[in-house]
Amino acid sequence: MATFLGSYENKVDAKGRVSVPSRFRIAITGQDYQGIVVAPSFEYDAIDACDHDRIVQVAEAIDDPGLYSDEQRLQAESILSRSLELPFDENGRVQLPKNFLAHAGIDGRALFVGIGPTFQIWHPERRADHLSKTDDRARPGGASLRLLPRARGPSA
Amino acid sequence: MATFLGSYENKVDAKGRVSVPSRFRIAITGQDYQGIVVAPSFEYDAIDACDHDRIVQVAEAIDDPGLYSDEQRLQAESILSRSLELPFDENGRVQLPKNFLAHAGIDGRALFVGIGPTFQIWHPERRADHLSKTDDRARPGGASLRLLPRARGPSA
DNA sequence: TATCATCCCATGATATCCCATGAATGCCTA
DNA sequence: TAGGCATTCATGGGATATCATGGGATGATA
Repeated sequence: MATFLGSYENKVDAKGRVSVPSRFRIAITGQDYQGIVVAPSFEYDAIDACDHDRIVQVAEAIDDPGLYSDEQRLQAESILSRSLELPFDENGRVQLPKNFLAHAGIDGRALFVGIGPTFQIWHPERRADHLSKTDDRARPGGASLRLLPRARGPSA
Repeated sequence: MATFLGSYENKVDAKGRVSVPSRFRIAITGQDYQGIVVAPSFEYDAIDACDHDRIVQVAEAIDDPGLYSDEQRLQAESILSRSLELPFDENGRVQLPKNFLAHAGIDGRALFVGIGPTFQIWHPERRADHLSKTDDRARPGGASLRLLPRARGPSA
């Protein structure tokens, strides 16, 4: 699965087209579907996004009776019904639908924020506001690479 | 098998015709039967729908003794008996029968809701009402791409 | 004969494709 | 290491195809 790192600001033109940062596109090369999958975020005025492989997992899980509880299935359905495949054009751009742009308050500029297995698309100023509110929560515990918990340990 | 993502609202004309969203039609291209299969939903005031290949799978599974429990087989038979094949016209529309429209309370506008291997057709406002009731159940666990339940993980 | 489904065509809006350009980046060579 | 060359990127605009939708004509049905 792809890993998305860093933040990049690109322009949104009159047609709703944005270049997906090349670093993000490179993270997706080799996958069957050349494009991304987006969904309006529940928590924020932003757009959630990920690679296609990730959505396929959810779609397949819907048919697996034992895998999900009713609530988990509701969650999966909620994700699928709000998600949208956006293929790259030959220049590596995607077209963001109007209602998605409206949800995130994006107009003219879009900030791509990599958060590992997924990324988000923000209105740059809204992202800054959001950060100013959460910075003090991210910092004190020691948000340094040095102090990261050891992921995927055998203890799980 | 086809995968249906996203929600699209289209108009239903006086003849009961609706355009199936092009994204959904594209998901079906290449299949033998160019059209969809619909059935009134048990749970909701909505129309269940899927591609023809999927219905064929259900039909074949009925004959497979080991595949379904008695209860599952009864359900499969119920689905098949209420299902209806709707071919695309040359513009990608289908004609929804009046009793189906009545069951879903659809009049003038139809909301296509993709949920992976199948999709549903709703009266837009009824869908909104339904969501407002279930969102709080879908949300807490994190119905976001970022917090997807880890499907098919090796840890399971 | 009246109703209804199917077929055919028309149209405006929108998305997609294609090409062009300048900036930025990386690479190679002297 | 500095300069110059070649790519890649992000961005813009125009041409073309597709989509959603409406309406009319034809043919079947009861």
